[in-house]
Amino acid sequence: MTKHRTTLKDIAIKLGTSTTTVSKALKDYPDISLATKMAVLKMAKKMNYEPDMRALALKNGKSNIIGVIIPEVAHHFFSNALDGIMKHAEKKGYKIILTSSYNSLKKERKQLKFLFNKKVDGIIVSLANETKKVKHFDILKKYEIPIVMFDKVNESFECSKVSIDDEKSAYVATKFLLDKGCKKIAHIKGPRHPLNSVSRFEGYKKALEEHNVEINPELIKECKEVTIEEGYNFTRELLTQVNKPDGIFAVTDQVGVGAIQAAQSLGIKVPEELKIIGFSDSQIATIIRPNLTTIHQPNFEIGKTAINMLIKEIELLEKVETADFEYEQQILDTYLVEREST
Amino acid sequence: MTKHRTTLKDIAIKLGTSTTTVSKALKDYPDISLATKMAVLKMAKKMNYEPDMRALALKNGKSNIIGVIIPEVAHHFFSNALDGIMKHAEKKGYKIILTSSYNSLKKERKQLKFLFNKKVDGIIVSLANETKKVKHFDILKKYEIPIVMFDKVNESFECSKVSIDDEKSAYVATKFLLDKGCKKIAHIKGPRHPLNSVSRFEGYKKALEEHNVEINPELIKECKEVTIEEGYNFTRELLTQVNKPDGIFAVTDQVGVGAIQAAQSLGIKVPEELKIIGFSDSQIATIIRPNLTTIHQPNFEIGKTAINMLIKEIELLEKVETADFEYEQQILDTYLVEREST
DNA sequence: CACGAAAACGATAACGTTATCGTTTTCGTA
DNA sequence: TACGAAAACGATAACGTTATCGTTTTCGTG
Repeated sequence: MTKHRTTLKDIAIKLGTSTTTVSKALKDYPDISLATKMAVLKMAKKMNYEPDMRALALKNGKSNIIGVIIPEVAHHFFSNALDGIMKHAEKKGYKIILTSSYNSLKKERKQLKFLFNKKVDGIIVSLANETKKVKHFDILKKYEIPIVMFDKVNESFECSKVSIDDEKSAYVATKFLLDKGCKKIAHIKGPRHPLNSVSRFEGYKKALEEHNVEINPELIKECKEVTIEEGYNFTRELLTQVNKPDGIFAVTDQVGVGAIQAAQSLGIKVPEELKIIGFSDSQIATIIRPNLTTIHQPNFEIGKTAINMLIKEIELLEKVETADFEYEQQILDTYLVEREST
Repeated sequence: MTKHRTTLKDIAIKLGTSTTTVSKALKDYPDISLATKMAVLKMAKKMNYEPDMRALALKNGKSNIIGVIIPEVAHHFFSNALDGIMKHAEKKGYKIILTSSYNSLKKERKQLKFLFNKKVDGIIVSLANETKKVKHFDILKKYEIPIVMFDKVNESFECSKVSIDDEKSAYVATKFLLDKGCKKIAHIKGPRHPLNSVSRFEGYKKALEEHNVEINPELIKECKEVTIEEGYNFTRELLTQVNKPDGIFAVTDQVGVGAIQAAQSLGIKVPEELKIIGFSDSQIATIIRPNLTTIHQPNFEIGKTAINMLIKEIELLEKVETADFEYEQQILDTYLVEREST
């Protein structure tokens, strides 16, 4: 049994007054005499009074807590986005209940339900890779709970969203290799879900088409886990087949690093014989030799933007009667960082 | 205004019964007839009833929420430890309110107070680098709120703790360099706080003393931020002075990677002319060439152990009257991973 | 001194839930 | 048919807080 914590009632009893008076005194209501106000304040301090936020949440219908669902915690992108979310939530007086879907749809549903029951003020989510249909989010609409999706978003669900333009960024990356003179550009793509890797694939194809380069299925590999190891293995496959690529666009830096290592293992020179470009601009891109050229993605900013949009929506909803809210869709800029691998 | 969510009362009114009956029916109490039980269940489903956890928390005095305070979110070690915390909290039905001290004592105090007011069931904390005195944690003892410290712990505060043996690990690392034949081993250490870097420094000194190697202040550098850049700069300093080291024990892998890059920039061969060992075994250690030998630290396990200890304490406290609790102090094992840099 | 306004304070209800105990209903048995 | 036990249900209070409104006290003014 945890020890009893001072309540308004305790103070009231000690002072021979009522809880109402104590509450008012602490909240600086005008109808409390200076004398009692002082007495209450003094006693509250003496007894270490701290308001019980559970009771407040129940009474006010607001908890100042935001639920977050991300696919993975120990992941470069998400921990940076989370950093952005937290720093800016903090600034506006909100806290975070962090949950993870571990990329499972079932878990995502469970976490969502929990956050709903917990009556958080709003929810930020980046969808699990498994998630295709999002009707489990409909309940949020029904009860007008603000939600913002970031990075792994769903196209059809109506809510505010923050992401980057994967297709355009991939287009830029591929075009960059073309401009550098690559003729046979391979793409090591991500799985068919989430949308991001599909969009990157689209960008890749678009760039090739625009330059009248035929898309060769032999030069396209599809990862399951998007790891260094997969990047390594697929690149070795690519480099040992008859139709060798002279450029590789990797769906992530992890895969890109694997690609560089594979090339090196076969004695193929990067960038002379093979140019490689990654995606994300994570720390490993700057550590591998040759350094990996990549697309810089504003991780922290994505989180920051998401939380700011959410809080804006929450606080608007508090004022307005019926929510006739215009959903925002922000696409943050990426840019190419040229390094040694190209 | 968010829309009204179904409560027990709503169901009761619809069914022409009382909230008590509805509550009992949902909780499978024995004194409810099958007929009403079915009716209630059906109506609850139809009306999408979900229990309000705020009310439950207030009533039961338990929220099933655990507060976490870490110095940084976007950090390899902490995001992995957090992963361990979350996965195992999940298993036992707890959720996490995540806060960050951003390594500031003031923020740490603020977060602690918030979590206290929020009446979380327990707290897991890794101290801010700034934190020396920990009397702000006394309030937790006073109200018997379980707390577990991990990684950056305080020696004198009485509570359960999880960490590694920094001194011993550093000793192993240094001894390894000695055994490899290094005569002049430099140490690029961390700041005087937290304790960890001090302990690593102690281990370094102990190993040297045991091998009758004099400790040379010229070979000791102190980081402020513990970054690749600092590692790089200090190593260049070390390698351009008259008394050059033939081995470097870096306080972290970041610093170790910087050291390797610095050696390469000066044309000094690693490991032939200079052996380098890091600490933590983060991903970058496997990407830098030559790969960085390092001390493996069980990040995920540390988080897992901390949460398990905390939950154990929480649930013990629920049963027992007075808490006569024996604090646990777990020291998790590290091991040396030999790679190319030595 | 009495009246009334202003100041100070408190009882109540409500947020949603459930434990406790009391009340009503049902039904088997004498 | 009546008694009483068992089954079924409900009123109340409580967790801690505060908005609302009602009550008491104070005090100035005529």
